[in-house]
Amino acid sequence: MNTDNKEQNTESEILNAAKRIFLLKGMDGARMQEIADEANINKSLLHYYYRSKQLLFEAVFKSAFSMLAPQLNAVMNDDSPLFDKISNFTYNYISFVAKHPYLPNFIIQELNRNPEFLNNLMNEKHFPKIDKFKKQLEEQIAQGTIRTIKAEQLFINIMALNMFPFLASPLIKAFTNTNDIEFKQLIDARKTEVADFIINSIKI
Amino acid sequence: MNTDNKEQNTESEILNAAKRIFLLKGMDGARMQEIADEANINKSLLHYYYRSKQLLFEAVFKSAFSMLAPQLNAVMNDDSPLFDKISNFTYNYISFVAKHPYLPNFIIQELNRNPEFLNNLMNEKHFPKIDKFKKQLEEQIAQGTIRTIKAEQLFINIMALNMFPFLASPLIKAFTNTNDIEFKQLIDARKTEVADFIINSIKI
DNA sequence: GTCTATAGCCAGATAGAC
DNA sequence: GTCTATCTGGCTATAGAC
Repeated sequence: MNTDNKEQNTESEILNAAKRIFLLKGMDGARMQEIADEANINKSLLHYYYRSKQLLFEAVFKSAFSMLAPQLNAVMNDDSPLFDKISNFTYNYISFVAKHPYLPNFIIQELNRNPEFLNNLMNEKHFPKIDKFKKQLEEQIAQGTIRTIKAEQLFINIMALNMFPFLASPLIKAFTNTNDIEFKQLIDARKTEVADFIINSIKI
Repeated sequence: MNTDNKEQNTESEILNAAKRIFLLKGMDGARMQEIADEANINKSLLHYYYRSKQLLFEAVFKSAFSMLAPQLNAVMNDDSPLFDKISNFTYNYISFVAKHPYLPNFIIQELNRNPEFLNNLMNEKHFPKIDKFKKQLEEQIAQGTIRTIKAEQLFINIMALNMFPFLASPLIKAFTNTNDIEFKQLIDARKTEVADFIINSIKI
């Protein structure tokens, strides 16, 4: 139906526009007028579809988080060998985030202001949990194929090495004295180098 | 003089209060009234001393950055052997940030919204530059004491492993299923483990 | 469903008394 | 230097016509 399509179009137009603005400026920095302009519609339509700025923001946050969570879940829960897992995750994650550079920063920023957001999400099925990864790691340590390291620490290190460059890009560019193109090349090289760095560190 | 002391007291009271609020809520989220309350003074005094919210914020940012920069400068510019440098930096940095947990996130967040802030700071003498670190690293690689790695990548890795846990603590706590006390213990262990992780990876 | 107009509030900034 | 009172603009949200 025409009406149904129009509804869906406008509603998802709004969500997409809101994503672009909220990811760029955050909850506090974003303006409803800006989102309306971005979606080429009237400001009052935002309230018609989403009632309030807060609810629109929550829809955006949930959508953004559901893009990121499966990526992280890949480290935790799949059955490939440890080193393959690290290599694949690194390659896939950096490729993914290079296309959505504001995503990790947005998630982390808004979680710092509002950690309770996680309460709703933690019970969902795609929410990453460390147990399986921990078991796999402990088995390999027992077999003597890798050094002793706590699963939590290794997981933090994997996340850190992959996510940090996107969080701190202005700082990194300034300190390493690289322009946008050189920085992009650094990131690109990390698709394989990060995994090498990690594996070198834990293999015996 | 009495008057001078009072001036200095009020002015630095304001700056300290502003730091606490801005670090917690960021430029967009902070309210001048909140800062005035935090400093136990009247709102109009903020304008008397700092003219505008923007100028007060810039004073806070500059002060915060000047606390962090010397820490990072330690990796880049001093004369100790590479492995010592990495160990010392890791220990010192994590100890330092554990006392100022909002500092790195504040800097990174506001730089993402406003990368031009770095333009003013880059010419100051304490601003970290990579050249010396790069030279040291290349010498060691030529001598065959460490693996081949670009200085930029190693520097990013050192920053990432040290800073990330403070940036993403809500996410890490949720994924690794740790409470505040357990998380503090993880961080504490990293004062030495992070350096081991890095050195293991690059030593031959 | 979509628009215009406006209510109502809150924040940053200033005027002016003391 | 410090206060109270107030201006002014901008923002979220709603009322109501079409």
